[in-house]
Amino acid sequence: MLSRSGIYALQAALHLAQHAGDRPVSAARMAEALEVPRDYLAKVLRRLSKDGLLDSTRGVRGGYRLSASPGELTVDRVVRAFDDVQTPRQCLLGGPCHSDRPCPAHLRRLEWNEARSRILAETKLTDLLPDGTGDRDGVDSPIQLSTNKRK
Amino acid sequence: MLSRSGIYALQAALHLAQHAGDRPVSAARMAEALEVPRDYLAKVLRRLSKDGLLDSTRGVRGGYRLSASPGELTVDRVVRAFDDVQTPRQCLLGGPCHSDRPCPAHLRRLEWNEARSRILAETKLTDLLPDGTGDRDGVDSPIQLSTNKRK
DNA sequence: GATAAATCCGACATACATGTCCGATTTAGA
DNA sequence: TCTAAATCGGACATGTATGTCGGATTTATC
Repeated sequence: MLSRSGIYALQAALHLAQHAGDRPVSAARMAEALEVPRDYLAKVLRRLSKDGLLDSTRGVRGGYRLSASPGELTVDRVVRAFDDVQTPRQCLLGGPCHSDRPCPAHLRRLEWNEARSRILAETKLTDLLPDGTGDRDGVDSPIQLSTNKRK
Repeated sequence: MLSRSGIYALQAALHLAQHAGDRPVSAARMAEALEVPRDYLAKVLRRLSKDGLLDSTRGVRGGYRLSASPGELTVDRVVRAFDDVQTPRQCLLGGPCHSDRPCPAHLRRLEWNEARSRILAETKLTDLLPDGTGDRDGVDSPIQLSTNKRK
């Protein structure tokens, strides 16, 4: 599962992907569009910026941009600052099984963990954009994503 | 992922499976064997008991027993009091997608969620027991599971 | 009947994720 | 040069999972 921060990060990244050509998008505008808590999103964006996923511009008309094109960015890359994406070397039982002699729980856990890791690593942002909103300008049809209530 | 409580529940259930014929096992003994926090494990066991997974006996020589045979119990059944096992109708983005017109994120999320649900639902306790410790008496070789440090 | 072993129950403590707030700094534009 | 829009950073509040503690109750055994 993704943490809430991870989901915000992904939503923000997708939003920015849809405004790739435009001027930077501010945290306030993005929070408005995504209907998520403004100050918390701002914090998430700062972290994504530090992590190198976003480029930030300060001052008037500032905001955030993706540091790479949506086609180059995977979900895993977007959420990694918040959600550990590495396949943990743990079995269902919580202990670190030795991979040389894995217990049955270990194998089963891996099976589902692989599925998760693979999906996060292989899915690109462009795969999650509706229609052809990938890179064009002026496209302003935000995806209907979340149900977080407005405060 | 399983919560810590879910992992404790699973470890406890497996421990009880290995002592199915014996007299009930107390929370204190189990915590000792599993090397997990005693009072917290006690809380988990009470909840499992209320949930119907365990039968409890109060008083001297009391403790807990599995309410069914290990072969009849699935991981999903064991942890369901703590970890929601139902496939959430949510996509990667956090919102409840309508299943009649799922977004791409929805489909990918389901893919990995299915893997998780299927494994939890299909894996029986007996599948996780080492060797033939399933139901026999006097077998006292607890599996080496966890790394929680002793307090 | 007294004692000790055990479940039961709730109150409290701690850790971490989430969310809010405010002040400092940067910067475009009037 | 002033103002407003914006990032930045830290302090604080809240909620939930985890962990700890103390007492009440049940019950086998002496």
